[in-house]
Amino acid sequence: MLDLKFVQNNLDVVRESLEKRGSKLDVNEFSDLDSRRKALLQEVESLKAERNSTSGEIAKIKREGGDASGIIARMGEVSGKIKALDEDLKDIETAEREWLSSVPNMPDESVPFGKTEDDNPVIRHWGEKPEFDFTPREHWDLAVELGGVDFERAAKLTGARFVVLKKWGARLERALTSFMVDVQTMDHGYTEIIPPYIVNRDSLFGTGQLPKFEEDLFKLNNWEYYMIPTAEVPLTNLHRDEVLSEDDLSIAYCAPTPCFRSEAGSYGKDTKGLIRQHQFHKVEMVRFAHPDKSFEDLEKMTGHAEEILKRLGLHYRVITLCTGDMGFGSAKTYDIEVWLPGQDKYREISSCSNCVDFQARRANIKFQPKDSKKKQFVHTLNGSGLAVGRTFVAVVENYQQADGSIVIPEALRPYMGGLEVITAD
RNA sequence: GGAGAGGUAGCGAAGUCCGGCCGUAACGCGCUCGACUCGAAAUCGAGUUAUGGGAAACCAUACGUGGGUUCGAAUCCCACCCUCUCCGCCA
Repeated sequence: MLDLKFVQNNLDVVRESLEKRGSKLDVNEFSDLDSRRKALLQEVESLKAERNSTSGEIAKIKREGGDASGIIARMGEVSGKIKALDEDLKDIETAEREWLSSVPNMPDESVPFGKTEDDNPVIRHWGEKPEFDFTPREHWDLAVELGGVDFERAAKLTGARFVVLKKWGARLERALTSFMVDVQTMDHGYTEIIPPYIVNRDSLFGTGQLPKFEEDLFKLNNWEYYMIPTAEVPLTNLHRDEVLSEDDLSIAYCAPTPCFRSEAGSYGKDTKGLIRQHQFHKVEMVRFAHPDKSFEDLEKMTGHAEEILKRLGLHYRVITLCTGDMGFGSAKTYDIEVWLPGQDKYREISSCSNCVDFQARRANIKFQPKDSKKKQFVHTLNGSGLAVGRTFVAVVENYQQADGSIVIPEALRPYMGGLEVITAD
């Protein structure tokens, strides 16, 4: 959420930022609401001031045994007015809050302007595309043939966009998860967390999934609870309504969790394979940073995600999302895209964002600066480190051999019980 | 699921039965500043919620959340949420 006062005082800046993002929201709608709110507020507050002082007088008269019925009757009218005005005010405030909470974050100045994903500039590469003396196959062929992945039975158990992993496939998923968590916690200083996989509405509001993106979520029947679409939600909300100490910043958490997404609106996309599933595993990183350090932290965190790919020897590139392609709460986002030879494409495997104070304001996460009395909002960051299912795909497609086997990257072998090659047996 | 207790500032806690200078919220702890001291401890003094409106004086709001009763609600009524204790059930 943007700061109310900032919006009031910088309507043009907000208008421009919305245009850059390609949003259709109208700032005039907000400024009209806000001036009506202020007028009403002043009226109702002065009536309340009158009521407060008069009820003191009534108490005094009654204590002295006098007759207050005249004043009481008059105050009855005042109270009626207050009630009516309060209701009007509440309606306006609700409308205003709805408007504000549906406004996306403002892109940082360093974010390139653009309309779609085609406008995202590539800022760096690592490694090279592997060369094959045969035509590399897609993972949904190869992994199924090797018996590690079973889409058909998953469809029986649940439906489309689910998968059963078995044998080496189950082990590889678990190995990747452990490897990622170990690197992030032991080498990069993240604190390991296992959060709830089901959260309430307040949490989803705090990170920005609600109220706008409800249709992307799985909701529990008869409960106001939702399956998490990403561990960003529970991790960021760990400190909701808290005041952190300045010395503790940056706080860095890392959690391996399943993620659940309805994928509404992506019906035709990636229907085959592991790329787009309703349930997938992800190792998520979340940081709570000092406002002066958050962009530094973003670079660091992106590096932490890249490190996983480097150690696995997977070629990737990093892009900056342009203004039109950024997520709702982000001020700046880097996507890491891994090379998938079977599909002959780069695919997103991590997304690292600095949300600055946008989520902190929604979730009320502050810190107490040492040199001032005034509490300030922290900056929150989140990034995948990495999406496990897509890393699975990358390993399978990049390390495939002409004979249909898959060589396990060295960094992963300790997690695979020393196994070096996955074969059909 | 059953029974009971509770939710008030950074923390603890009084106030709730019996509605009215009790929310800049008693009292205690913590924290900040000052005095004393070579320095510290101890002691003494002062200060210490947030948000909103207003140029300012000042005003309004908030006692878990949401309703209701009343001229007036921390206090009375209703619903819900959360925490703790005991019992039951369960991986």
